[in-house]
Amino acid sequence: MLKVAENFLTRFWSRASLPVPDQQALLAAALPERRAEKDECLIEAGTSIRSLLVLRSGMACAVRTLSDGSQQIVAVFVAGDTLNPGELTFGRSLTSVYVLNPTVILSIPLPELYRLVTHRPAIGRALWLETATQAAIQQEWIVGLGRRTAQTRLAHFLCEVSYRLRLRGCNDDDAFEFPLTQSELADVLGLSTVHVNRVLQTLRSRGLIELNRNRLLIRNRVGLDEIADFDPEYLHGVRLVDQGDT
Amino acid sequence: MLKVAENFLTRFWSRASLPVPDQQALLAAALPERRAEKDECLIEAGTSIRSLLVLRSGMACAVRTLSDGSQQIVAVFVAGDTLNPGELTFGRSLTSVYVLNPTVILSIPLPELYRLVTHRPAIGRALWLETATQAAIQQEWIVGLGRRTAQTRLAHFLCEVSYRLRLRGCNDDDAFEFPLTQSELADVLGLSTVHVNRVLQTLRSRGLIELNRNRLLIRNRVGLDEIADFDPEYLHGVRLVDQGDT
DNA sequence: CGCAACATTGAACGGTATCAAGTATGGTGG
DNA sequence: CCACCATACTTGATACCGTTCAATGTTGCG
Repeated sequence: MLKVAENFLTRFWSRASLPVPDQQALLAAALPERRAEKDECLIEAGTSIRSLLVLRSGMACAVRTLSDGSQQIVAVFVAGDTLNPGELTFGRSLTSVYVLNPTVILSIPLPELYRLVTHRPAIGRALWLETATQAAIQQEWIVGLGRRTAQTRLAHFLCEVSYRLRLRGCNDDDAFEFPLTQSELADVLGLSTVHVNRVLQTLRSRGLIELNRNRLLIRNRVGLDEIADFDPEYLHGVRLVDQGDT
Repeated sequence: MLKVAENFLTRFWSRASLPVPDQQALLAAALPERRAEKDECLIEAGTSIRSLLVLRSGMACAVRTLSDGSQQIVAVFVAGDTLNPGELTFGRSLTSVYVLNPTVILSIPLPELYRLVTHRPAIGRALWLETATQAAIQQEWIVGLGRRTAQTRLAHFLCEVSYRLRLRGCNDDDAFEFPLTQSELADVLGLSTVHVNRVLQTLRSRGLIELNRNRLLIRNRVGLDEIADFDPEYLHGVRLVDQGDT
C-alpha cells in the first residue's frame, strides 16, 4: 500500500526534472534569453508580475527593504532556479530581485505560461514543487536566524550554496564563484557587516575556507559541515529546465 | 493588455476560495473529521506524508528541533489553513506539526487527492497558492528575525495572527483565543522566554494589549500596528475550504 | 491540598551592534 | 603610467540588547 503510493507519487511529481517535451514547450514559449549585469533589478517590489523568470546562469537574490532603510535578503538564486514561482500566484511581487553577477535570464510571459500549464499539468506541478522547495529553504533560514549563532549561520549558508551549486553541476571541486559582498552576506544572515567580517576571519583562521575576489574555496568540508550543523535533507528541489540544452 | 492579463489571472486563480463543486469533491474524498487535543503530534518530522491535512478549527504549529535541543517554530496555523501543502510535493515532512489547542482536523488521503488534482486542476492550483501564501508568511518572518527588534517582532506576530484570524472570520472584535505559551512565543520569535515575558509587559504597560488565560485583547490596534511595522500586503491567501459548510 | 506548568523578577554575562578609523583593491581620467 | 576616487574590507573601543541562571510567584487541575 505504501509502496504503491510512493511509486504513484514519483510518477506524479517526476522528481528529477520536467519531461523533455514539457521543457521544450516551455523554451518555445520563452522570449529570447537575455543577459543581465550586476546590480540590475529584475523584479521590483510591489510591481505586478508579467512573466515567469528562470535563471540560466549566474546568481541573484530577493531583497526586502524596511522602513528604516535596513535590508534583509530572503532568497538567493543560483543557475537553474526559478525567480518567482510563488509570486505568480499573487500576481504581484513582494520582494525586489537583484542580479549578483553577470547572468542569463529566461522569461516566459504569463499568458503563454498559463496556457501551457492548462495543457501540460506537469509544468504546473513542477512550479508548485519549485515553490515548495524555496519555501523549505526559507524554513531552514528561519531556524538559523532564530536559533543559531552567527558562526553557525554563516557556515550553514556557505554549505547550502555550495550544495545547491553542486546539485546543478556548477561546482565540481570545492571552489566556486561567490559574488556576495560581506555587506550582502550581512543582509542574508541578519548581522552587521563588521561582524560578518570577524566571523569570516575565524572560519579562515581555522583553515575551513578561503574567500577573496569573489571566489570561495572550501578547504575542509567536513569541518565546515560540522560547525554548520548542516543536513542537506531540506534541499530536494527539481530542475525545472535542464542546464545542458539550448 | 495588462487589464486582460489581470482578468485572466483572476479567473485562473479564483482568489476568493475554491469553486463550490471542487470544495465538495474535496470534502467527499476526506476521511471523517477528527478531533485532536493540545500537544498532540499530527505530523512527525522525517515521516512520509500519507494525506493532506486541513485545520477546520483551532490552532497548530510546525516545529524544527535542533541538535542541541533548542526549537524553532517555523509556522503557525489557524482555522482554514492547510498544514502540509508544500510537503506533499516532497513526500515527507521536514517539520513536526503539533496542536496548540483543541482542534478539528480534516484528512484527505494522498491517492484520492492526486486523483482529484488530476481531474480538477483548480484544486492543484489552490494548493500551489496555499504553498505560496505560507512561503510569503515565512519570508516576512525572515525579515523580522533578521532585522527587527524583539518588541517589533512580537507586536508584528500578534498583528499577523489577528489579521489572519479576521480573514477567516474567527475574530470579530479585537479579542480572541491565543493558546501559545510564552515559551512557545519564544520559539516563534527566536527569543528566550524571559525576554518574551519582559517585552509582553512593556506592550501591556503601554496599553496596547492584554494577554492572559489564553486570551489576547488588542486594546490599541493603531498603536500596535505602529510599533509592529505591520503591512498586511503579504497576507493574500486563499480559503481552500470555506468555513461555513459542514 | 499539593503538584506541575506557566509566569515573573533580578543580577550578571556575552554576543553582536554601533561608531570610527584605517587599509587594500580596482577602475577612471588625465 | 600615475593620481585619484569609490568600493570593499579590516580593526579597535564601547554600548546595548538579549541570554542565562536562579529564585519566587501564580494558576489550574487531579
